[in-house]
Amino acid sequence: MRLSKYFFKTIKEMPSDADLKSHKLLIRGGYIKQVSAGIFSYLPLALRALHKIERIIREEMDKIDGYEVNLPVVMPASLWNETGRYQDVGEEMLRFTDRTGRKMLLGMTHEEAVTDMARYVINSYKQLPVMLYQLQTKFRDEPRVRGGLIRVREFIMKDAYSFHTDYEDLDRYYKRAYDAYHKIFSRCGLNVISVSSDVGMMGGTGADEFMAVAESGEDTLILCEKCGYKANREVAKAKRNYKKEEMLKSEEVHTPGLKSIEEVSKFLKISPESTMKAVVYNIGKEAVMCVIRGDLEINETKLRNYLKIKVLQFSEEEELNKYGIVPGFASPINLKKMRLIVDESAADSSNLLSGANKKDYHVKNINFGRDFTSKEVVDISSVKEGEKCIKCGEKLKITRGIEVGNIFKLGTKYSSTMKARYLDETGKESDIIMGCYGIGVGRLLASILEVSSEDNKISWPISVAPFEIELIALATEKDENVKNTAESIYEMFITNDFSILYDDRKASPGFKFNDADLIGSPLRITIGTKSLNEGGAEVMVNNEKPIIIKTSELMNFIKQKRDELFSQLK
RNA sequence: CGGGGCAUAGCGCAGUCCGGUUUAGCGCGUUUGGUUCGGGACCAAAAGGUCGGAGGUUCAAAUCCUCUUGCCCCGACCA
Repeated sequence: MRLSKYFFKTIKEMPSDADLKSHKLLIRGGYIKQVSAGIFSYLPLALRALHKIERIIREEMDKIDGYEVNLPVVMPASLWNETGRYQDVGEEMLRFTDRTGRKMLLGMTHEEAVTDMARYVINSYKQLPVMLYQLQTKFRDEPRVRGGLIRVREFIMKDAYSFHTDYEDLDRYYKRAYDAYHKIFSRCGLNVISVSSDVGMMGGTGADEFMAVAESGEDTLILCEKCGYKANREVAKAKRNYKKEEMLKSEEVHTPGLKSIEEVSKFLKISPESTMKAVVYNIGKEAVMCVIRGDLEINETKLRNYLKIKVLQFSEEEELNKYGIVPGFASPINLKKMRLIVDESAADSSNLLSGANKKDYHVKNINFGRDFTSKEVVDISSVKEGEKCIKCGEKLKITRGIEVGNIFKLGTKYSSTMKARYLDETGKESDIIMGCYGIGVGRLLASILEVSSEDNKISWPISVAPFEIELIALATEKDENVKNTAESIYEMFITNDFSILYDDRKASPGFKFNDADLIGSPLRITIGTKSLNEGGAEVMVNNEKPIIIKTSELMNFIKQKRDELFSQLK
């Protein structure tokens, strides 16, 4: 491709509404154009990179016996009513009516559609297991888009769904998919770590997320460097030693105006670990009190999952009054008529300081079982930096990550409601067991930049680069020899099936180099009077120090370098 | 949905508080001609705006008032 004819545009200035590195680079390099909040057009440069990623994904999906299909973007509400999700999913699903008044929706995920396809085809155990996948646009009316391609409303996703006769088979296949995922990301030049995750609204029995480690990530990851324990903060656990001692007599203390754990523990000269706090949430019709050791935070994802609800809000003062709770001094002691959930940390520690449920008073030496009790003792705490690994006791590290893929064991959530069944050897009918596997393609593209590019320079992995080679000819107007050499090199690589971009524009060297930095090809060949005088073409591989290669040896050299670059991505 | 910010030429911005010397300006980019040519070159000329939209106040509005739309950031939320 000749750059003089190519459809693209680079921008020198920083785009004002881009914050993340990947967003700035994608705009400045002329990869994407925003059309609306979270909705982008892709220019040729971006589309080439996306196609390369998609190709890698297809190859790996095919290797684990997947069949590519295409499921509709627009679906009737009736299909989603079969699983109840037309009701269950909130406003992130865009709904509308067609001309006949029929309720329709834009697909945000495709369990219903694929299950509908599966039940149409599958009758027998002989047809199982099978996996179907697609690469397709999804729309989610995200309440908050951010970061360019990192969190958008319209996006390309690879989603795959597997179908099995039993859970053992699902587990086996899940492992294959897991390995395939790691393969895909490493072929794309992106280091990911997989972490156990929350199953969320998908339901099911297990889930892993694939995370690109980056400061700009939206998820918090808990890692143990010693034993390899990895989990999303949403599900992570820590090993804790709880204060166990003989129960002491409880006793009220005057704590005027001291509401926070910090203030109270400072005032009474005790550690926050010796206190507990009570938080009241409104969960729709009722309110629940949650009690946790004072130094810990309630993990709202864990709590929501335990309660099997989606929306969790702090109770308003008015509601607290209704239950006789004094804000700032809330306590589970003498709690009436309110559901009480106790975190393990509060249940297993002795002699904690609690609010007295009385203005300006706390109570010392409160003990679970004696002073308050509940049948609901569960883990609803978040892991803090520096806590110990649940498996090996080593100090845990906290880092941020961008979720680029996830895999779920779905079970029969969709097959049972949609009657997707098969007959086994004995003629017995059973629900098909399902798994599902997603990758956000655009987010993957952006994550690669987020992790490995510099502020003014993109360095694509060769597997993803829009063009493997960029050829730059300098000052061609002045030096015929440069022009002729560059032209013949260009032809040579074209005939050898390289993807090469040739900067044949009439522009100054700096201008061309800076554009090349945004186009980000891993192999850069520069031809100029200077390079010719030194014996040939200047070659730069992955921003390393440039070297001069004789024109006659250029093809072999580049071939070898290309192979090396690819082999690094295995 | 809560909090904060922004909207003026293709892009980045100044001007807005305090209405009138502004015929709405600057930088980048674009077009034409010339000179340059190894890290965003230089000179000259030119094109490009109903100041996000609607209504109002006023002799006079980019500037003041009301409403409205879009976008960004933080939080809530997120298969």
